[in-house]
Amino acid sequence: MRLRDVTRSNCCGSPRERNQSLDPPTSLSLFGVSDDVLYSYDLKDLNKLMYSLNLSNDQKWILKSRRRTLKNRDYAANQRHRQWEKKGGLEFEKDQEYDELELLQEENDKMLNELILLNKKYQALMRFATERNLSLPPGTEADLLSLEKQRTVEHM
Amino acid sequence: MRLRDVTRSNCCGSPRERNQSLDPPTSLSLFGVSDDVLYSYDLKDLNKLMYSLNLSNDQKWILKSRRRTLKNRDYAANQRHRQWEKKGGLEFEKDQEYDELELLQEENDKMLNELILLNKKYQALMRFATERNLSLPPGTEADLLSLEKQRTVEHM
DNA sequence: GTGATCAGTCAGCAT
DNA sequence: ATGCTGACTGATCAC
Repeated sequence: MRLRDVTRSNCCGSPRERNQSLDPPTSLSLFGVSDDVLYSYDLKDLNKLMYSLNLSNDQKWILKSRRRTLKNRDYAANQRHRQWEKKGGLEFEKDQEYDELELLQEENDKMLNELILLNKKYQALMRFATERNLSLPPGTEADLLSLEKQRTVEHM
Repeated sequence: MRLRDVTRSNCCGSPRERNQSLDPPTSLSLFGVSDDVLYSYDLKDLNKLMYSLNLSNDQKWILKSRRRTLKNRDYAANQRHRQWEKKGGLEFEKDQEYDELELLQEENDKMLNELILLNKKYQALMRFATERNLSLPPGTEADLLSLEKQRTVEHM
């Protein structure tokens, strides 16, 4: 038989009065076993308890169902909480990455400016030297600056 | 009176056979009004229809509830879909920003290397010039390189 | 059996 | 009345 929440079997009769503060479903005590016990007891202990209470199989089955429902309630709550957390986490990381991105972009711009400036000065020196036909030290060839030149052309 | 899904009133009796493909709840026809009509008809038209069918107030009330339930079913589906989309969107944006970040970092490293190289060459020229007591053109002072120096010290 | 997840249902709020 | 959302439930899957 299928059970649609035994504890709320308000069918074929007047609806069970729900708590005014609806959301936390009323805690019950079925056949002398409270929800709290039902939820928290170890399965073995619960079985012992039910045995000691001389419950019928149907009653036991109902309690088991109720136990399952209580657990499910918590699972659902946990899941909702995790989803909420995850969402927040994602948004947080996104913001963080955005900040990082801005910082890096700033640094990038600064470096580009320095590069441009330095290149200018370097070019000035080179021009100065070549105009006077000065022999230059090794490693100071002008054609090593292709990359910078490209960028400076773009940005100036 | 509260109604816990009239259309599933399988209480006090054997459970209603559910479709094998359980999820889409069986479409019903109550008092000669199909779910489809119930869901899609304009309220005015629905009222007309119910009037023309000579339904009792209770029957009307049941149909109204069923209509509400059908709508709610869709609302929930929509909401879940939107949440799913939103989640995907967030993750997508995060990945995108991550890629951007990597690209920028790469560019950053490249520029730093260029700066270091250029600075080296520049310093070589300056040394060369000062060693020979050459007069330099304006704008080529060595002390303008503080920033680069700091970095190059860190990185070399 | 237990935990997680999905779709459906309802209460309650907002429009 | 309608749309939306949080909480709860049962079904179902994975372990």
